[in-house]
Amino acid sequence: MTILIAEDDPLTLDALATCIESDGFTALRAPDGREAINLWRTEKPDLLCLDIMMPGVDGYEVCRRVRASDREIPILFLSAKSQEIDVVVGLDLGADDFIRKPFTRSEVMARIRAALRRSAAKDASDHFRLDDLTVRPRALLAERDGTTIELTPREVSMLRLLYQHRGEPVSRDAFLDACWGLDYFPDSRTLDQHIFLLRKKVEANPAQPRIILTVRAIGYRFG
Amino acid sequence: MTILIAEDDPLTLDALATCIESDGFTALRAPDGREAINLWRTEKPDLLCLDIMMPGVDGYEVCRRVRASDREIPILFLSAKSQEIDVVVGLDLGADDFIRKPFTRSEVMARIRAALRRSAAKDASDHFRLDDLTVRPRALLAERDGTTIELTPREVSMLRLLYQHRGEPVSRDAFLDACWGLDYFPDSRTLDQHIFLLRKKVEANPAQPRIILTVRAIGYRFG
DNA sequence: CGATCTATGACACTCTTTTGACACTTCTGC
DNA sequence: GCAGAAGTGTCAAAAGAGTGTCATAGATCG
Repeated sequence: MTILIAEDDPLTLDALATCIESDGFTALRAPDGREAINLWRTEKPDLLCLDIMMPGVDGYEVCRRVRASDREIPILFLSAKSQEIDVVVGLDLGADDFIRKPFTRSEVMARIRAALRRSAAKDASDHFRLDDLTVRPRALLAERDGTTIELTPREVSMLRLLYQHRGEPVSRDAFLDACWGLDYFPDSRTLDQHIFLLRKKVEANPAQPRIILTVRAIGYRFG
Repeated sequence: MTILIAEDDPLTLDALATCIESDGFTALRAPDGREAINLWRTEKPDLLCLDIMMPGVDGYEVCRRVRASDREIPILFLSAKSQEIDVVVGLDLGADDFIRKPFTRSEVMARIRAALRRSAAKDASDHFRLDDLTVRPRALLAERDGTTIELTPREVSMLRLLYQHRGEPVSRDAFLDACWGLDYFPDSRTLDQHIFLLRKKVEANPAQPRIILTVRAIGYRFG
């Protein structure tokens, strides 16, 4: 389990990291918001602890950007005792919990564990549903009334992305970023082709998609 | 995030810009009101800091002109300690906050962050209503009693413009500037055609529009 | 290798946007 | 009031952008 901590005060950052590591987790240290986003992209941590007030990109902004492509990862906010946490804004951004400074070691660890437990409970189901299709990421399989469909890792990640953003469109860029990588820029119909093949696999009627809907000029959408 | 600063005193301008840049934002420097308006048009900053007393076009005037086509962008006013800020006038013009000189670095940044946060929170609502029509810009959809209507990006930006200026007419030029671009000059019935098609889509009864009302010799209006 | 997965270019197709023609309405000066 | 001007609504068709589909070639991994 890897936990990312973003905190501009080096002393607090180190204290938190030590605390987390001594409990058997891996700690990623980010001295500012920009670095937090970089580390999140490259290291894929399991949980984020964000200080709200940071120079440059602040905690809210980090949260916003992360949530743009990952709705599941637990995010905790830290705040100095003097500043009131804007819980409304935080919750709006999809925060999972708030920790006020000064905090005790046990309090922090308790909240981190709680958040991980909640997220594990979500993941533990180990499958998600898109319309009448059940996707089992671990097994690289999908099922529809008894019939099983084999999927490739990339196809699973495309379906997962659609599921995580159900109800809103996922841009073509978001697909490429999330399923191919940030440094990949195909110069042809790669994404369309994958959508095409995926539809043939998972749609009951590929000509009238119910799972992968096209949003012209944007990308694709489920639900 | 880009922040425009308009300030006629070069020392203060530079101090502010440095301060903002060292916090990770991009600063645009405008030595007077005219330049501020130009930069706002070309660079589309996320927030404006306007000195009130400036030679030529003053801060109030800049605010007035910007608000004529953008009601959302956060605008902060700066003022010298000797001059009393006319808060009433400022608020009337749609100012978001006032900062009195001399100001500390942390005060300025705190107020800027607060304003940005508020504006982000507004955007996060992610939908707006025009009469009985609910528009969801991100999804490129509108809804009226259960029926969903698909929209193009341009149609969404036209509806958004009408919403932002609800209660007052939006000139044809403002439409072209906001939805097409400042350098676009169609030589035909482009705008009318788009209005025509948009009415067919979003009006319950296109022959008697309730959302897109014509204001002859000016443009169109909602509410 | 050999099977599977992925990438690419060509082409067809659909939807959006622009344009010109014309009808209709409202305004203006007489 | 009336004629002409200016402004807007409507339609059809062309131009442009964005996607879907297919055939095929390359990459990857056991």
